Amino acid sequence: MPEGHTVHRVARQLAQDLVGRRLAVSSPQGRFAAGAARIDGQVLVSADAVGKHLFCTFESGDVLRVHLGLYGAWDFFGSLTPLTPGGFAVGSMGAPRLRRAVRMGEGEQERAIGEAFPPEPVGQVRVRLASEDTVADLRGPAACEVLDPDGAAAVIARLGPDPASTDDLAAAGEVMVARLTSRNVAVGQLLMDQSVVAGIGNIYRAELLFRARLDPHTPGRRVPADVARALWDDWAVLLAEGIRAGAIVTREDADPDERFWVYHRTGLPCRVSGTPVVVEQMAGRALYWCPVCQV
DNA sequence: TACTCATGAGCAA
DNA sequence: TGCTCCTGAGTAG
Repeated sequence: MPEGHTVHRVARQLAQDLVGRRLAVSSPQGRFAAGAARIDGQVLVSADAVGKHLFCTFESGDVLRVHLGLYGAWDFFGSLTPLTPGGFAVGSMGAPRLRRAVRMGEGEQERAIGEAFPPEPVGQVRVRLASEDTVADLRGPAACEVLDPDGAAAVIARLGPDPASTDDLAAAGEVMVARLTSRNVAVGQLLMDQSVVAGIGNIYRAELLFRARLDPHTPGRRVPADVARALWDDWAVLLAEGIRAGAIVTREDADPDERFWVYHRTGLPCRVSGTPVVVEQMAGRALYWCPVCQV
């Protein structure tokens, strides 16, 4: 996915360009027609991310919850405010294969795709959020539903802490430390468990474990508390940087082609030890790690 | 045209 | 643990 940083980017883009507006909500694909009708014509009050979940709250109290899953992506059209001042706005956020190569150059505040606005939906658009001058199209989500406030709160209650959606970073970190160090499950699995810590996906998992030089198979219970705390601190740093940059960055100043320590580097020499990076299946997902550095 | 793959996660067995 | 769902791009044939 669309790991946590992507969802926070989406929330910020929506907050800047659609919150406070009365929106036309539709489902061009048709699969979300009933849900769209429920919130159509309402003012969007807020857009927030918790872990990999996006919550859009409307004036009635109804909450649109979106989870991108593996394939989901948002496309933005129209009047967009660049998320990074002086930078550029990315018109598309989410799964790489669904991401449309639409970028807005510096200083360009207006952009329409093609001649007409609003643009014709492209592909399977589950939901379209539209103001008079901005359109957000959602394609391929794993989840897209309207909840009442209690329903939204219940989803959030099941999630572990997210460093980008907490007021008390230290206290939230202690929650993660307690959950991670109390279980016998491999730390490589625990980092992907959204009830332990929210927002980490397969790339951040591999990179965090390498940066900590930690063997992914170490049971949570055998991870010292200070090591678990360091994982949390590093996650907070990487997530903030990911949100800022709009991409997963775990090696500062590295070439885009060389931006990861171990992710997707099977058989290539570890950047530190030179040992071939290995891949294995852990709980159904590909886990990349260096058997020499991570002990 | 068919098959494979991907930054995810819920569910049954 | 394995199956299923979400979508579309890349590749093999």
